Amino acid sequence: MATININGNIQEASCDQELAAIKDSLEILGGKWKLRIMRHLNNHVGEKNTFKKLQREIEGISAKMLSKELQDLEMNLLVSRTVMDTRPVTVNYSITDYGLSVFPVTETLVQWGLNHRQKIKA
Amino acid sequence: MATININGNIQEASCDQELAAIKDSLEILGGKWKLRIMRHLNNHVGEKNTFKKLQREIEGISAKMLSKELQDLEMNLLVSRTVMDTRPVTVNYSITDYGLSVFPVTETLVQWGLNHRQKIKA
DNA sequence: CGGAATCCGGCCCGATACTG
DNA sequence: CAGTATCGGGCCGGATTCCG
Repeated sequence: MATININGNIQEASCDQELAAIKDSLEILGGKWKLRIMRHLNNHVGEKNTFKKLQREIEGISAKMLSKELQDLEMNLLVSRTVMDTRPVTVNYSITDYGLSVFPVTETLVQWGLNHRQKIKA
Repeated sequence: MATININGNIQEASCDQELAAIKDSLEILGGKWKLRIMRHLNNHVGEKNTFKKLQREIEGISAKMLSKELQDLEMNLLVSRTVMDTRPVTVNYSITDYGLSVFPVTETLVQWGLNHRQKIKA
């Protein structure tokens, strides 16, 4: 099916798959808060990152957004959620090993973004 | 100014710059059409990529969005615009050398996205 | 042909109030 | 403490129409 090469049809076909993959990536990297949360968790690994602590330390985030974004990240296996049986209950969030895999990707975004800012202002 | 290291303040400070750089990158990679346009232009380099040809070949895009996105890309030096003095006038778009620099970045997004899809469905 | 102008719906996100 | 419910604004993007 991918053998017809007459007019560059192969590139167009694979292009769709690649665009879908990019979309998947951007859905996680693209929001306003997901990367902030991931980076914060990574900078505070080893601490008890409770919901309230995160809300205090991640400047400007509302409880609603923090809750929603943490659920998204957990569904994507990037963040783990642990209910501690304290009184009253606290919940501890931490980045997963798999979650660390986003940082090489974000690093390329950082480098390109920095370079682009130079390019544009020149 | 970045020497105060008591509570991890350095990471937080540089974090802001990096998040700004990421935001810059995502503003270009993030929209619905910019990457499709860039990739299409790259797959059809050497052809006369007129506005109408792009609108025909980039499936689903409206004139309004194509116009707007091309302007954005041109302002960011990623795409060049050439008015041909035909009658009636046609305009030719092509990707710039600098524009090619986005593809290494998108490639990391493709790889992570493909891997993530595997990870999630497992 | 290559746009610009306008209207409009959906969704992301913030503010506020409430629950177990 | 750890969320959920509700309301609403803003912006992205689609459909349509008009201009040089």
